[in-house]
Amino acid sequence: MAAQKPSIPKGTRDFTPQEMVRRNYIFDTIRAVFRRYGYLPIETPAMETIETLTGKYGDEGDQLLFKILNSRPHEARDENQKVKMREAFERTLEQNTNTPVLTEKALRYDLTVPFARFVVQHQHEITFPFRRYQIQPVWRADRPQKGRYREFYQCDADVIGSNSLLNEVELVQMIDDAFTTFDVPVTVKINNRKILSGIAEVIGEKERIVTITVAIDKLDKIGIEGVNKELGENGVSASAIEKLQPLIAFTGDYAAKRELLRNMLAGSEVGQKGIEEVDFIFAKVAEAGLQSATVELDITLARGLNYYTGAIFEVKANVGSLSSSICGGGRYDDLTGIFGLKDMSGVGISFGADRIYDVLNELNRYPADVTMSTQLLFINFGDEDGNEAFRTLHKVRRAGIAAEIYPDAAKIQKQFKYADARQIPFVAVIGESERTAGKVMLKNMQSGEQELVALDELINRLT
RNA sequence: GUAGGUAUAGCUCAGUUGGUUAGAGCACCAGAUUGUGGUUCUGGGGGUCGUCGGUUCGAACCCGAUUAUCUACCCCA
Repeated sequence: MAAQKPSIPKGTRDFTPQEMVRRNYIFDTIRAVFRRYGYLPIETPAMETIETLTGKYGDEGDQLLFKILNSRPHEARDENQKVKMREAFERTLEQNTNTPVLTEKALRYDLTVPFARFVVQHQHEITFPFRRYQIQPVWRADRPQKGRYREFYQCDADVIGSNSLLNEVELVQMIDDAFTTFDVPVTVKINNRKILSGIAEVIGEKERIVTITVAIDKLDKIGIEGVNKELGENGVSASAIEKLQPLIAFTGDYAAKRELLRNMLAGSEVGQKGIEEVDFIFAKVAEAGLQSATVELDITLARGLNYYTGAIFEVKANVGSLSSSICGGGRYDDLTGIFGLKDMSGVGISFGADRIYDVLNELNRYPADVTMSTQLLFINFGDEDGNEAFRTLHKVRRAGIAAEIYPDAAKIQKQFKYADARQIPFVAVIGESERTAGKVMLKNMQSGEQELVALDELINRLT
């Protein structure tokens, strides 16, 4: 029988040690930022009950849920149950339905909805306003392509139970902190759902807000003509499209854009509110100053419209070939309402660790010490020399130096080759002469120099 | 769901209008070098050319189907 060809599911990846140290650097950096801003860690299960997840991400999102088949279906004792399962299975083959008889769990699609569930379930243990961060994988049955995976990590920070726009300001600062550390210049695009509502209102197409925002969101890709065409095809009136033109065609700085909106949205209360909110965020961000990120008011930004009610954020790298967003977020006025806890406003952002990893890899922008692991390798000659090396290794580790011994008394070339391949910067040789002298031959692998030193001296040099 | 591209050694890829025994680089193993790695030299192991079928005297190459994978659209981190 031929050996089974090993493989992993579509859209998933293995990570080698070399990749993991880089990924950990990304997670550590983001986690440090979260902690610095007072966010607290939580974790939730990889799977949620299917009711928790369905209907939260729109029809599109429901399609992308990885559903988990109920365990041990063949063990259903009840004949009735088996009949139901068979029927449910037939129905599932015909159309995409959620059938608890077959599946009552699904893998989490994002971290926000599980967080909302968490807040409601633990509301009596939580001190509000609650700032939580969460760094865990999520799963989507999407078609994989560049920057898009079926299993990927999100790094979320959300504040719940506070309406203050200071939270939004801080989120922008956190984005700036993280990407400044990564040395990746980014643009933070900011919009506000209330502005979008105001626009829909003043052009007389209040009900078609989703159509309108989805269309103008594509402005970059399909141009003004394309946007107008799509609007018309979706039933937006010619006069409404006409009124929209100055906005779509607009070019200019923040002040000019703001003035245009102010005039245009004069008749819309919600629109004015949106402008005020954006003004506040821009003013505060400018006042504190950003290190490397640039912020931009982008009224074509409309992602996650299904649930965002206030600010909308999206972050793109200004360098590299990845055009999709590497971080996004916004405010939801009623994050937990669906689980029965009313009037809890939340705002948060999500760093796409895997896309940040792709960007950093392309730019090869990692600090030199990120890849450092073992500092010192002991050559193993076996017998009494090997024992002495092992004893010395123990002392070196106690001194806080990451060290290891080649476990087998293999040929010396092989052991040195190993040190080289592992990029271990120092090698210690203890043979008979060193052992009787009570010293260690310490070799610097980069310079090739070696020197007979006492243990104290060795520890001194490596710390 | 729609549209393209690709599939040859562990990895990255060559492979002429279809022609005899399918190649390179890297990686791996051994030796030159029995207490010294990176460079060099020599030798070695590895492939039903994704799978199935068709055309042909003859297919890695042409045709069809199928599977996998990548890219773009939709949507999204």
